[in-house]
Amino acid sequence: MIRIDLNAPEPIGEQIRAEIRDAIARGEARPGESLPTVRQLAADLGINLNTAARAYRLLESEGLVTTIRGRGTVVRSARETPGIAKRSLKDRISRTMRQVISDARLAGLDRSELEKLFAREASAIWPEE
Amino acid sequence: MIRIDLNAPEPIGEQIRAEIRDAIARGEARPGESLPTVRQLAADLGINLNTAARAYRLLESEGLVTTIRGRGTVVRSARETPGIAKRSLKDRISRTMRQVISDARLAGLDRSELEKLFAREASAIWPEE
DNA sequence: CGGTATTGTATCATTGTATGATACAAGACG
DNA sequence: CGTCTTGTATCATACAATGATACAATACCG
Repeated sequence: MIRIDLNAPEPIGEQIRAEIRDAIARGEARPGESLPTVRQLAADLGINLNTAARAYRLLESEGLVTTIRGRGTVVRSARETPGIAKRSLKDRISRTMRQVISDARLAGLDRSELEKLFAREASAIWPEE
Repeated sequence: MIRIDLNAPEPIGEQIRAEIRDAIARGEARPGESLPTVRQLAADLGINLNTAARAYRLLESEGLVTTIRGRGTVVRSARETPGIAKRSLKDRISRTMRQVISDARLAGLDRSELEKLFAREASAIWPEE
């Protein structure tokens, strides 16, 4: 379910966290569903079990999953996830969005190409609309 | 012209690179224009001159600026910048865009809010359209 | 219950990256 | 030339990410 790139500059722990966040946002990992055990995930990806465990702990600190020793890690329901300070988050998202757009422009994409790309990815997250 | 956050988790060298990339993409830093010297920039930001120099070297390796010892660092014209492998770049942009959108969804933004945000930032990059 | 397997956790060592301090080299300019 | 300005190279240090190993809590089955 999760794929990472051991050679990417981003730390693999962060990659795992981002992948699972994404899966939850898309509804691919639904509330109540169990994630792989830290050993299972580590074996799948060929990494150390601690790295998997740390990624799960990050997600737990975000309120996205619940971890209990002996049982495993489970996706929390959206209702349970506490509201986060929306203001600063929106700023952060704006900044990242601006960087992506700058990158795209410098890479030679034109505006309509990027708009298509955005629409495609947005529809994957909000399929109902 | 450039502002960074010394406490942010992103390395300050990367922040500088991203800020200047962004400024170039927006046309705020125009071809032929000189960037601050490494010592000037380092003093402005309160960092080591090597960190500024490394950021400039990254930008040079991307083809965005030209650096000559004794003269300084200058923004290259768009024509001069060599074409980069578009395929993998587009993939990378897609991935980042997907992550931003997932983040936004989890932060509680709805689709129309995000679309407005995207349109605003895109217009800052392509003001003519 | 009691034992064992399964699951996450804590601790320590190792490696790589980012940053900084300092000395050097190349071009500009009088 | 001399010297000032500019970027570069080298080395040291701090920190973050990853991994190896041992530990602790829970589940499960007899």
